[in-house]
Amino acid sequence: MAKAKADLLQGTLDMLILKSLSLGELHGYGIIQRIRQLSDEMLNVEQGSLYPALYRIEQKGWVSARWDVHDTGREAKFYKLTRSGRKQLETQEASWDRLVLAITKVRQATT
Amino acid sequence: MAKAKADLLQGTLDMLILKSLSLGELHGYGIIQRIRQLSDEMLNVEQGSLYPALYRIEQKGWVSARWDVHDTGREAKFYKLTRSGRKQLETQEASWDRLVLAITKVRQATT
DNA sequence: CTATGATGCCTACCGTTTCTAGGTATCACT
DNA sequence: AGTGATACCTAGAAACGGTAGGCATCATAG
Repeated sequence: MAKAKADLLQGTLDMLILKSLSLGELHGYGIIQRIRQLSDEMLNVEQGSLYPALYRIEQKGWVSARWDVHDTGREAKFYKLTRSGRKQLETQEASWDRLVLAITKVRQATT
Repeated sequence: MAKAKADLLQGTLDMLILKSLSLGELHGYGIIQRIRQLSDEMLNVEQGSLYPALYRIEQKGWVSARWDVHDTGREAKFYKLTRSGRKQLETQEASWDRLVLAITKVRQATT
């Protein structure tokens, strides 16, 4: 039993990644940890989901990447939100809110 | 411009269909209308999404189907929630709530 | 009376996304 | 020396929703 980690719904990962990066530059592995941490262990992003997503997001110009060495002396690829990415985050958050609202309405329906 | 109809997130359609049917038996076309109506026109389910979804859902035993004639004299295929479908609806609603909560937590994070 | 739009069903195919499962390398600790 | 965490990546599968088509009936507008 245990393990209540839910799968993501398709379309939510980008928003989560962008949100993570809005708190400051971060490398891939760190994004996974940050999302897990911020969600109180409820969300667990798989590496196989993250890295392709980061690639897509970078292609779209929402983040920029840069190799660097961090405190621990290890190399990692740091991602940073671009201006366009910040806008995209807002857009995606607005869509999310809309969807949650719409679904809430449907669910509130009674006979 | 106009058209603020949002695309669904993958994984939400089943819940919406099951919820619609929890309000009473209904045929496919009617499900689309009910969802649109309940959501204040925010959600628009395409026929090409609905019918395959209904088929899947029926295969899983969550709904049962029956051809019938309704008031207007037209034939239509009426779907009805099964006991298993009602349980599934609860499960999916719980997952949805969990996900919304988790994402809310992530979004509340501040620097 | 004919054309159009709404109602009602269906299928084939496409694109996107996430996951599983694998691979590589470094580092700390046992 | 081995294990687990950190850190990156890819290939392939599976699932799902949308687009775009097709078909038939009915009411209504022109």
